[in-house]
This record gives sequence, C-alpha cells and structure tokens, in this order.
Amino acid sequence: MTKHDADHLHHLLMDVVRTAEFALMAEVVPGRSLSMSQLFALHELDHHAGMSQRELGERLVLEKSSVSRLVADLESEGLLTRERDPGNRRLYRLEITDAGRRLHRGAAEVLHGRYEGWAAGMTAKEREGLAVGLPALLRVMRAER
Amino acid sequence: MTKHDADHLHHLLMDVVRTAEFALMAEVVPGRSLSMSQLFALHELDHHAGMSQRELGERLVLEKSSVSRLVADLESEGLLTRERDPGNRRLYRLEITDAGRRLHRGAAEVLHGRYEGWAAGMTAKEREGLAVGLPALLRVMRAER
DNA sequence: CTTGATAGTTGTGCTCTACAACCTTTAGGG
DNA sequence: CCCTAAAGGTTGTAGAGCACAACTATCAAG
Repeated sequence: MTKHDADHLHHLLMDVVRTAEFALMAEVVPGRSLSMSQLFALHELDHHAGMSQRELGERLVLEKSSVSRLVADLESEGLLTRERDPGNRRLYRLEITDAGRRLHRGAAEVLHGRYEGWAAGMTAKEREGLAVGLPALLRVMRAER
Repeated sequence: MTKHDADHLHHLLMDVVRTAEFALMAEVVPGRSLSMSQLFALHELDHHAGMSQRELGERLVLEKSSVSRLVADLESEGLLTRERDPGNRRLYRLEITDAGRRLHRGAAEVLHGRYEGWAAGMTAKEREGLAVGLPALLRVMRAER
C-alpha cells in the first residue's frame, strides 16, 4: 500500500461516513423522524428479541444512561415494551412491538429502494467489490480495537 | 439485486458508518481532540488554500453559521488564518497555517498507519474491491440527492 | 446479614449543529 | 449617482445526542 493509497482511503472513508449518514438517514420514514440510534435499536430488537438494555448498549456502543433514555423514548412511542425479567428483576427484557416492527420494516423497505437505485448506478464489478470489501473492512476495523 | 442483498447492504452500511466513525476519530492526534468536521476542514484547506467560508461549508455540507464558528475555533487555535479578500471584502480567504498543516499531516500519518494495519488484515481481492466499490458508492449516493 | 457487583435512572453539562435575525459589502438598475 | 437586492459572515438561541457521576434497587456469595 503506497502512501498515496493510504491518503486516498483516508479521504474516501471520511467521505463515505459523512455522505452515508445523510443518505441513510434522510426521511427514512415519512412523517416520523428517527435517529440513527433509534433505527439501529429497532433493527437489533427485530432480530434479537429479549435483550437487556446493557446488551443493547453493547451492540450500539452507547453508555447505559444513553440507552436508558433511548429505550424510554421508544417505549413511550409504543415501539417496544420493557418488562422486568422475573428471574432477575434488575434487568429488563426488551421486546419490539408490532408497531415497532412495522416501522422498522417500513424503513428497511425505503432503504431497500434506495439501495436499488444506487445499485442500478453501479457496474457489476463495483457492486461485487463492495460486497467483498465492506465486510472485510468491518472485520479489520473491529479487530483493531 | 435480491431482497437479501439489499438487507445485507443496509446492515453493512449502517455498521460501516458507526464503526468507521469510531475507528477514524479515535485519538487521531495525541493530546488534542479534533472533531470530524475540524479534521475535514483542515484536510480541505491543506489541499485547496484560499477557500471562502461559503465554499468550505459547501464541501463539508455545513450551514454557514456552523462554518463561522468552526473556523473561528480553528483560527483561535492558530490552525488557520482568515483574511478579507481585498477584491471582495465580504469574504474571507482561509489559509491553513504551518501548525495546522503539521497537525493535519500528523493526523494523516496516524490514520495512514491505521490503514496499513487494516490493509494487512485484508486479502488483495478485498482491498481491490474497496478501491473499486467505495468511490462508486460515493458517486451514486451523491447523484441521488 | 453485610458487602460488593450488576442493571438501570436521573442530574448535569458538553459538543455539534441548524435556523433566524442581523450587519457589511458589493453589484445593478433607475 | 443613489437605492435596492443579493452575497458572505456573525451572533443569539435552541435542540439533538451523548457521556460522566451519583444515585437506587436487586441480586449473589461469603
């Protein structure tokens, strides 16, 4: 990897982070405004029901106080439920509600459409490159820590 | 592109945004704490001297008031200079200072090292995929808007 | 029963940002 | 020439999103 390559990647990555944040989050659900963390939380809960707040915080890389408020908001909007675990009443069991699931699926739908638009603008080689490269990038970025 | 592919990309992209933000910004400069926008601004100014604040704002996708404060901070830290354009005294000509350049180069150095670590953990195919896929992704995400 | 750990909550403050209202400088008709 | 409108910036203000610290409640183990 040459110095130029590294500089190139530097610029690319920062650009992707900035741009993707806009592109991903812009009006994902008509009417309602969802933050990245909220959307991510619903996504996690749709896939792994029964998580505790601590567990959710670990996945989202958020401090427990932030999770507490995040979850309280989602609950007050009826997107998830909190119930104390009978076997260990210190922790909550978080469950996504039907409304939450609908919202998440709806958002996924919108994003899906957005991806299709993007994919249509790329060559097969480029799509293939992303499919191979992005998971690898995640793998090594995570390993680093 | 199948539905599964889209869902996969959805997850991937959100993950990359979250993870990269951490990986990119963590302690880039020992001692000093630089925000993403600050770092990006220095990067732009190191490459394109003499920009106005409006121009910088366009590149960073920031409102002019945000740019105003961002730039004022960097100036007060001696990382850039502002001088009114003699030909049009409404606008500033922003110039990165030596200190700013050193800071930016130092950060780039650190990031460079980080990239090398990451690159070492990837196969040639994966690196190639990123080099082809990321610019394409940026291209289509930008076109969309 | 006490002590310490675990899960979560609340108070507080910081950073980053946008929006609106404002000032200054410039450019273009009348 | 003015006068008006636009362009570039600044400041007041407010909101989102987050972390840290101090607190409460529950549990586990000696």
